[in-house]
Amino acid sequence: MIRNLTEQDKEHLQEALVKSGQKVTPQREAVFTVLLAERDHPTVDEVFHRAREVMPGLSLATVYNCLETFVGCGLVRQVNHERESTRYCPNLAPHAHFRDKETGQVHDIELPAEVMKSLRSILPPGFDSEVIEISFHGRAQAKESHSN
Amino acid sequence: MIRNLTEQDKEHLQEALVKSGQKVTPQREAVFTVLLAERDHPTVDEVFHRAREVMPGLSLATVYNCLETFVGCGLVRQVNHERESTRYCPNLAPHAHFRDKETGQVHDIELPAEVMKSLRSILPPGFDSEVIEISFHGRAQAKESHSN
DNA sequence: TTGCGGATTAGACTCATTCTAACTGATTAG
DNA sequence: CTAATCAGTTAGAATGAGTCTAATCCGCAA
Repeated sequence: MIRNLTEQDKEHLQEALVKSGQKVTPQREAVFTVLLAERDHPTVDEVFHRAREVMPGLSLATVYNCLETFVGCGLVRQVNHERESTRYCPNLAPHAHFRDKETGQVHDIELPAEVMKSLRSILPPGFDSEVIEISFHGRAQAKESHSN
Repeated sequence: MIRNLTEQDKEHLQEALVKSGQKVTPQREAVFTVLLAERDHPTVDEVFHRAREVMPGLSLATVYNCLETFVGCGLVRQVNHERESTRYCPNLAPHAHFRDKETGQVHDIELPAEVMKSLRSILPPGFDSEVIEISFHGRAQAKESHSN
């Protein structure tokens, strides 16, 4: 179920951590592995339980710490929807999120550069945005999860 | 500071409430008045304190109730940013939000129909969205609040 | 070996929000 | 009139995601 990190993923993790002056630890590897294994935008709690299967002693606080670290060094993105628990997403390409009203599932929606551009263009002069978050809320036809 | 509702606003409130089978109460009027008086996207707590100046016995629970009611009948919109307290906004026109990194202030950004359309068009078939939320995060040049 | 510093841990804590149960006050039914 | 009903309000308790704290662990350098 939770396969190990590929060499490539391992390097990716190591590079990002070291670049921001932090260490690769077994806990961080475990959490990162979980994130890549099932790209279903898990909550902290879900990550915690999945990672525990592989590393039983892991604490919740550490999962919070790891995820914060990953966000800090650009390895994953936070996804917030209304006031629900924060979810985490290892997809780094610019994309929007679609939240299914019925199932609560979150899907990534590709965001073409030209749409990004037109969005940026609606900002009045003087407004300088680094982050744009776009989220849709509605119904999605049954669609299998694309765990790539 | 907090002036009374205009006749027009009063009718607006009454119509929306009655249409969804609910009553106009002094508390609801007070909360609505506060929302219209200063359109700075206040948190529940801010609404609470402002409304207390006018109606000292008002309880926090009621403010939560009123705001929920207003959202339910389309009088106001919730604005969430990351996991911060929910803010409320009486601007009903479709618009995005810009959150100033430094001050925490939230500004409305007009959302042209054509941008809305291009956004809707990026949804793959099978995805049907009712709500689109767009929020920018960055720095804004000094700009006075437009309390209209 | 000792000391240092980052990482991890369990558990206490915070705080926005929700829930609960009692109360109020207007309206309706007898 | 009097009681029953019912939406709305209220204070305070409960919830739960997230944060903080203080102790410990562990790899590395002096």
